Amino acid sequence: MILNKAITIKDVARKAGVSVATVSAVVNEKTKKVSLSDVSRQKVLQAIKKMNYKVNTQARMLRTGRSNMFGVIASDMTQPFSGSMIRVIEAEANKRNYHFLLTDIQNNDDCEQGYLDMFSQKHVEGVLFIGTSNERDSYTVSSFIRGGVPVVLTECEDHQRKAPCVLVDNHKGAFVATNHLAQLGHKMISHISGPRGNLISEQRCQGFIYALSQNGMVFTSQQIVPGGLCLDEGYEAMKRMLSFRNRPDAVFAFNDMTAIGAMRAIAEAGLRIPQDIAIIGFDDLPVARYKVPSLTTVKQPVDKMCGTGVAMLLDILDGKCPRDYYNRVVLEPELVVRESCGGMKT
Amino acid sequence: MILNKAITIKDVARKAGVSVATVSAVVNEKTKKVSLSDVSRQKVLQAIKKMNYKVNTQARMLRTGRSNMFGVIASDMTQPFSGSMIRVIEAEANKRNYHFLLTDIQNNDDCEQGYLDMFSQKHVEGVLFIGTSNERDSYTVSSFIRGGVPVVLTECEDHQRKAPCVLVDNHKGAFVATNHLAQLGHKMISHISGPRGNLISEQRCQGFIYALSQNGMVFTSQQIVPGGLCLDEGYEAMKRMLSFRNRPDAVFAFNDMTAIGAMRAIAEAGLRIPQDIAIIGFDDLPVARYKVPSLTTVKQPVDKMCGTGVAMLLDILDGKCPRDYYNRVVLEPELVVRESCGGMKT
DNA sequence: ATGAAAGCGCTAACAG
DNA sequence: CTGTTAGCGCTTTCAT
Repeated sequence: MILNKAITIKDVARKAGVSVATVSAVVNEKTKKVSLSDVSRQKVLQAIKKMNYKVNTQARMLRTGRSNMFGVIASDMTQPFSGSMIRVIEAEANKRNYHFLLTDIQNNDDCEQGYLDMFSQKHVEGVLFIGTSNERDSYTVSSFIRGGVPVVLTECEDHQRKAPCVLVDNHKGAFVATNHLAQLGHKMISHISGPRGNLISEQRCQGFIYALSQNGMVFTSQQIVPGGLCLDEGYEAMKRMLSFRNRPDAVFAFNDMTAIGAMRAIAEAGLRIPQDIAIIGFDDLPVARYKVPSLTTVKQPVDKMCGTGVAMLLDILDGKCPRDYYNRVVLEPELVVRESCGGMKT
Repeated sequence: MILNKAITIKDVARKAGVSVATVSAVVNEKTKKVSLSDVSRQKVLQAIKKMNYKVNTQARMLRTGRSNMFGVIASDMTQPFSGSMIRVIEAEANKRNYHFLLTDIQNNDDCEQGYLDMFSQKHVEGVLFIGTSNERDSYTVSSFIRGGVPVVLTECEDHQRKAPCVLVDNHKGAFVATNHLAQLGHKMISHISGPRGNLISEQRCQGFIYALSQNGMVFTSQQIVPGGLCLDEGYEAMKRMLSFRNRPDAVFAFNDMTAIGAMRAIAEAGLRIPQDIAIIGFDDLPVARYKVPSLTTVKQPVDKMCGTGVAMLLDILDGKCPRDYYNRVVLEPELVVRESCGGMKT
């Protein structure tokens, strides 16, 4: 579709009786330091309003070599948090006059570097990763860094620890969750872990094991059953766990989704929550509050996390940080106690 | 951040020993009808590969006046479906060599036409709306249409019925849900509606009322309680409903989220699902299957809906349809029977 | 079949 | 403080 011929800077200049340079100066007054008379400014501003002039961003980009766009690579847009993260990203981007191109890794599974190409067509100046923590993602991160494209990771980090990132203290979150279970008097605490090879999952596993030891409990490898991110993975993991000789009396699930899946498996086995098995999640999804029983969980400050991430990236793009800026921002998790762990065990 | 100086068409031309026009011709061979010799083609292709040349999209846009971008205006990115819809949109866009700019209406609440401006800076060629069905949204839709910007709506439609749209048969979906409840023998069926002024909600209300009448049941206005989209709205609506003299023995909720909120309220009232109250949702979110009891619901073919919507928009942009193309695609809903409505009432 | 050249709308020297 | 002008990289006539 061919776009309507639009008003250009020339039209405005003619109407205002000044040169295009002056119009440009007025338009970019906020960003650049320019000196211009009140008279010119008013004339131009008026003409702009009257003609409803909008700067042609493409032309500007071409001229300046800047796109004011960044890329967002999401690990999985179907994850419950992805939407809210995108919303926060947009809000921050708007504030700082950036746009962004969004891509879901799952959409580019086959073509190893589909988005890499797409992004590198001088489209984007930097890339924000969200929730990408497996090895392949880290490889992608490295490619961008090698290519001189600034990246920032949120809700994840790269295996090489080269990229600036902002994430919750997963070790501590897992510790707090597990410790809560232990303090309640549970004796056989198990963990449904996240995806294999996922750094976040590893951190939570460590926190889990550490909490066990701090409470004087022994740890056997059977206490961690590989789960994943989704409902069905939690469900399956829990079924497996229930088939073990020593079934747990408390479970720390990688996230709320796996927890909810696990709750279904527990119910299907005719067991009660929390009387027979206590369960705790991670994330504090909205639905956690409304489950029956409501789900005790560890809250992630998602909005803050994402907001900080974008801000970091845009600071780099705006030259407020060196291009090889490295920073690791760790946010505090928060235990949200509800019904699924019950009260003190007697 | 200033981007690295990239390889231009000139560099390629020099290396290949041809003119820039020839390079351009080779690059655009698929899209345009051109005649060029095998020799030139090979020389150019080789040079491109060797130098890893990528066309500068900004320059192309400036020259052609086309951006190959469309805008996506989402009613609420935190809604559970939004993420999967975005994924589908991206997949379709990739296929057809388009990019998109995403914006959440909630992020632009204050500035009536923030995104309108943003999109109109020759950035986007058309706009896809998702899930926007209140009056204000319709007003926005109209502005775009008036401005000559093609729009397509998915999972919604505009009050003026001017914009092409693709949505599920909401009347039928509501009918099927309510009818299911009636056939099961429930006598006092109520409905938790969607947001006030939302067209989709109105359609479902109509379907609900129609099903009542088809089953020979009288309808009193108290049987519809205003709800909304979210968990808490379903929860509150259900609490209100339970306070009525005649509490329902079955509830059709606007969507799965309100249904889940309602389920919580029912449980808190000490009532059992489905023995005391049956409940049915709409959407078939993943979590519906894993609720205890699992939630009977009406499934929307979200992926198909969204895919069709994007395809329609891009067809218009690609000139395969007239610019004032109008079409209303209605998709079939599907009843998914689970536990929350129980069996035949005796 | 290929090349020369104009120009899309804008910004940034530079001159005045 | 303001205007003139040279391109940014590309596509597209128009010649050849």
